[in-house]
Amino acid sequence: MARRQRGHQAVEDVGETRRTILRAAHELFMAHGYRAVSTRQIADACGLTQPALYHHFADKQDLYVAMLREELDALHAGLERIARRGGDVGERLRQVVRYMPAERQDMGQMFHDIDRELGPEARHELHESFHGSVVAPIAAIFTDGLRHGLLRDPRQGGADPVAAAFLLLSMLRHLPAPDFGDAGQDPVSVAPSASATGRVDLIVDVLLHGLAAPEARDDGTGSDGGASSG
Amino acid sequence: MARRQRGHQAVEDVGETRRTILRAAHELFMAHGYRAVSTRQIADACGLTQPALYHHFADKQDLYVAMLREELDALHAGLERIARRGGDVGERLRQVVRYMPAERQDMGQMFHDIDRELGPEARHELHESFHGSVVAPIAAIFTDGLRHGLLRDPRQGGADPVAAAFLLLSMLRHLPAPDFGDAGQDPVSVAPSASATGRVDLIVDVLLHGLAAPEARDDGTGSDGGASSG
DNA sequence: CCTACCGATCGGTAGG
DNA sequence: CCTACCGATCGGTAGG
Repeated sequence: MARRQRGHQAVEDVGETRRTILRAAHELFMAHGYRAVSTRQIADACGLTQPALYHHFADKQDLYVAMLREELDALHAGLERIARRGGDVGERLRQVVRYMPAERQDMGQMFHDIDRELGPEARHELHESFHGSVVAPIAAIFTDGLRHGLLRDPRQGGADPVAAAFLLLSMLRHLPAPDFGDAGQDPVSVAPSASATGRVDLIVDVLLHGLAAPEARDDGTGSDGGASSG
Repeated sequence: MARRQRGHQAVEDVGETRRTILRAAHELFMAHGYRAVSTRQIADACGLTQPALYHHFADKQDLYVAMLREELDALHAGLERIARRGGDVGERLRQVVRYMPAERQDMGQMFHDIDRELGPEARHELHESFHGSVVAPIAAIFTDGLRHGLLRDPRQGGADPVAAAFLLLSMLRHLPAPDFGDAGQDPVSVAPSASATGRVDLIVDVLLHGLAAPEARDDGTGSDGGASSG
């Protein structure tokens, strides 16, 4: 910061500029998607001209992949910390739900970009990275629960840990507002209140215990074949 | 079809062309998203030039909204039919899961386009239409289950019908392949086999009964406050 | 890291 | 429903 010495300035700032670009790219790409964000927008957000980006990254995709790589590494660290915590499985799952980026930086959009906007090599790398950094730590929590007999066995109607992790992740997706009723022309109303803590508890509670009433277990709600029909 | 009379030809074909355009728009927009599909691609798929589209629709957004309106109307009809069927709640939910477009025509992408690519009036209209056509019929099934005492009461830890419908819908989202392991560079591997019927049963079974073992109900899996910690 | 600029493609219009 | 064309914007390059 204070070190503004002539000879070292360039070599220091190059790393700092790179981080600035990555930060701006993270904010814009996660908020609006790969295609909707132009390289000029990213450059503007950094106080640079657009061609300057190409000194730090080969092209737009290279910048996107570098940004996502860092994001996935950060997620990996946080999720591993939670998974390794031990103890209450439900509480760890709630911490996962709280930890995952949900509000603005749309995970669904991230998958869209990975699968539809990038080349095959980048897609493959990010798939693998997503699995190792996000899916695996969450699956480890479910494996833990299975080992302690807290979860249903996969061979008896339960879900295997990886499938369970995918189910949890899919439940984090925000869908359009349930309750805009007659409020009129509010611009970006997406699940307005729905008290964040209530949402966390709801997701994990349904994932673990389901919506069915306990006494209705072998009833017409049918978890097997489905014999009774209207 | 056989009626190729001079005077009526134009007035007949105008409706047919419109339907052709809507069909091509549906396929392309749902597969690749609003922004990734150009008006020229749509015109090409119909054997038209791009400016010809503007005879049938005011602009690109108008075409997209018209297409989604028809899609939501079709979903409404199908879901209402299932919801009204009566009888086994689990079986009706499985039929919903089977009925909803899941594989290619990404629902998550649809929400992205509605929320981020369209103007506020179009967004508002489609939000309302989605709620009435998709959310409401599914919520009606849950209301039915509540009335018959098959589901937990919302005031006692259960989810209200609309929230339950949103949870079901979010679980339909496909996430990147769980199991590409060391298969290498397969291009679009998204949940390769995972036997479609197995996926349907898994989603509804978890939504109704959860992942927890029945005997572990009041155990450390914690559905309330979470007293026991590691 | 800048200025200047490229070819391609976009949504949309003019005019018939 | 076509040809011809518009201004804007895109990702990326040249050259310093």
